[in-house]
Amino acid sequence: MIGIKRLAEHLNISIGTVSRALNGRPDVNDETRRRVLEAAAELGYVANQSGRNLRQGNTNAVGFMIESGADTAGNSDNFFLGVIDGVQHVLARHDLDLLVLPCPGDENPSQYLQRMVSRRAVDAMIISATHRVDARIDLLTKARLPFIALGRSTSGGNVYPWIDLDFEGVANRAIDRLVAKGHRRIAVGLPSNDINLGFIFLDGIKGALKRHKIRFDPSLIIRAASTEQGGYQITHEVLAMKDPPTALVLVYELMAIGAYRRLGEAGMTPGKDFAVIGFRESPLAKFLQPALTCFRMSLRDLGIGLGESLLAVMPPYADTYPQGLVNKIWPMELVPGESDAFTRKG
Amino acid sequence: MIGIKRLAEHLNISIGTVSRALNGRPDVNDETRRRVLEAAAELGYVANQSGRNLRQGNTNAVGFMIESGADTAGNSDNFFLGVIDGVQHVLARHDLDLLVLPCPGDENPSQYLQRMVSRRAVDAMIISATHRVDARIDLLTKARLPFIALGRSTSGGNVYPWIDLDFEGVANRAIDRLVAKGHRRIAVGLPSNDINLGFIFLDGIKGALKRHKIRFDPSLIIRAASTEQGGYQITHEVLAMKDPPTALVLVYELMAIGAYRRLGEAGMTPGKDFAVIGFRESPLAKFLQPALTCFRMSLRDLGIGLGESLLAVMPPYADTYPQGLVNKIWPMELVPGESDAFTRKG
DNA sequence: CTGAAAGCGCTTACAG
DNA sequence: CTGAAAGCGCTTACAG
Repeated sequence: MIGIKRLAEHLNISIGTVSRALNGRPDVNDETRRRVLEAAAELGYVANQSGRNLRQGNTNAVGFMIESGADTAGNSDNFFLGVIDGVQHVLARHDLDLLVLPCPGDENPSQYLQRMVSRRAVDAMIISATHRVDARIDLLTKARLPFIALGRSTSGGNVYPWIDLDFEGVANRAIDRLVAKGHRRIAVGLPSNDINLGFIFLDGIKGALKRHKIRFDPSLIIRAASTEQGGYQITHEVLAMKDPPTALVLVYELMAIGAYRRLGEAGMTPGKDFAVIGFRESPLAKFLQPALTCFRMSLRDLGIGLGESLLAVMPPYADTYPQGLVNKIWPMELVPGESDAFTRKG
Repeated sequence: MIGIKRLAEHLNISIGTVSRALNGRPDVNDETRRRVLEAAAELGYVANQSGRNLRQGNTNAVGFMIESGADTAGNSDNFFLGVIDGVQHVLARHDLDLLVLPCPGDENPSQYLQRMVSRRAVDAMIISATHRVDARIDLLTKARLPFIALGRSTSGGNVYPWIDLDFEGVANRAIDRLVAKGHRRIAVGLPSNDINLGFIFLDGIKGALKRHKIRFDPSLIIRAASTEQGGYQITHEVLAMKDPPTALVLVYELMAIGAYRRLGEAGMTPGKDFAVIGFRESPLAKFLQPALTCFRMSLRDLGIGLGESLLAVMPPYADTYPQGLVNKIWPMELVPGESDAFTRKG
C-alpha cells in the first residue's frame, strides 16, 4: 500500500505534481503525466480515500440506505439489486461509488442515518421505504445533504426530490378491471407496517371505488406482512368472512404466492373461483399458474431515474442534469394474466 | 455540521481533551467528560470519519462485496439480507459499520475490489460467490487486508478464512434418499457460470453415486442460470431426453419454482410422477405444493458466524475471537417434503 | 488531568 | 510547468 509520497520519491518529483498528473489537471507536462500514470499503474498506487475526503470535503460516494431487518427483507428480495444496478450505471459516469448502507433491524432508521450523515461517509443519499411521516427526510434536509427518496412521504412538505411507483394508477386499473367483470366486493391486501405506499394505495382504491359508485367497506382492507406468508394470511381471512369478497388486490409481489397457495388449499383456482391481481411483475410471478395479472416496470430504469435525479440536486453535477427537483410517479404497465379472468356470477 | 474545533471552543477546552472525553479514555475528569458528552449531544457532534480514518489508519467499517449484475441477482434475492443482518449484529458489538459494496454487473469483480481496497474504504472484507479460481482471494491476501470468503475456492491455497454451505452433505443426502426410493437415473441442475459451488456439488454427487455403485452419466448434468427460468429450462431438457431420468436434484432454491412449473405443464406432479429435491429452504419453498424436500439453515446464524470469524482475523479483535483462521462447512438440515415421495416403479 | 503540537495522505492556491 | 507549503479534522504521544 504505497502512498503519494513514495510514488513521488520513486519518480523524483514533488507530490504536488504527482497529484496534478493523476487528477488530470491541464497544467502538467505530457511526458511527466505519462511517467506518473505509468509508475502509478506499476506500483498499484490508488489515492487514499480518507486523505482525499479530508482535503476536498467530499467522499465521491453515494449511500443507498436499505433495511436489513426481517420485516422489510421479505419484500425487498431482488427488488433492490435491480435498482442498484441502474443507479450504479449512472454514478459510474462520474466516478462515484455506491455504498449500500443496511440499517440493522434493531436500530432506529433515523438514528442510523444520522450517524452515517454526521460521519460524512457519503456525499449524497438515497433512502427507500419511506413512511408517511419520515424523520429521515427532515434530517437530511436539515443536514443539507443532497438526497432522493424512493417513495413519497408527508414529511418535508413535498419540496424534496422523490420518485415513487404509480400506486394510484395500479389501484385504479385493478379496480376498473375487476368492476368491469362484475365484482363489487373487492378485498385489498396491504402491508401491516406504516410504510407510506399502503396509504397511497388505499387512497387510490377508495377513489376508484367512488368512481364506480361502490361503497367502501373498511372490513375488506386486510393488513399483513409483506411476504408470502402475509399473502397467505390475508387470503385466509378473506375466505373466512361471512360475506366473502370475490376478488383480491395485493400491493406486494410476494403476497400473490401465499394467496395462490391458500386458494389452492381451499380447492379454488385464481381466475376461476376467485379473482386475484398482484402488484409488480417479478420473475416469480411468471411462474405462477394461472398467470398472475400484475404490473410491469424496469428496475434498472428506475435505478437510472433515481441516479440521474439525485445528481440533479448535487451541486457539482446539477449543470449536467438540469431537471432540478424531481417529483416523479413511475409508470407501471398492466400485464394481463388469467388470475382475474373470473367473471362474477349473479 | 460542527467539527471538534467548534465544540472545543464552545466548551472552552482544548480539542485534545474533547477527543479523549468522547473516545472514553480513562484520563479525563468525570465532570469534564460529562460536559463534553452533553455538549456533543446537544450540538449533534459526531466525529468526521475521514479525519479519524486518516489519523488512525483504519475506517471502523467492514465491506461486504456482492454482485449487483443480473446473473447473480437472481440467486441472491433475500439470501444476502438475512446474512447481512447477522453480520451486523456481530459488528455492532464493536461499533463497526457494515458497508455493502455492490460490484456493477459490467465491471470486473477483481478490479472493483482492488479499487475499494486501495482506497482504504474498509478495514476488512467479506466476499461471496467465490469462483473456483478467484483472483480476489490472492488480491486480498497480497494487500494484507483481513477478509473472509463466503464460499470455497482453489485460490489462496486454502490458508484463508472461509465458511461455506455443506454442498457435499446436501448432494450425498439427496442421492441417498433418491436411491433408497429406487431411482437410478438422477439428473442434476447446476449453475451455468463457473461459481465454485457448482464444482463442489457435482463432486458430492459423483461420490454419492459411486457409493451406490451407480455409473455417473455426464449427460444428466444440466447447467442453467440460477433462476426460476433456469430451473424451468433444466426440467424442460430433462423431460425431452430419450431415456429420461426419474429424479432431479437442484442446487439453487429458485430453480425449484421453474421445475414445478414445467412439470405442471407436462401434466406431472412432483413426488408423484417425478422426484425433485431442492436446495435451501426459502420462504418461497414453503409455498410450493407438494412440499419441496430441501435443506434448512439460518441465514442470520451464518451471518453471525461470518462476522465472528472475520473479527478473529482482524488484529484489534483477534483476542476477543480466538478461533483463529476459520475453515467451516456450514451444516444444513434435511427438511423432508413430498416432492421426492415418488417411488420408482420397476 | 489538560494543553500544545505533530502528523495521518491528500489537494490546491501561490510563487517562481 | 513545477515545487514548497498550508490545511482538511481528527488522535495521540509528550510535557507539565
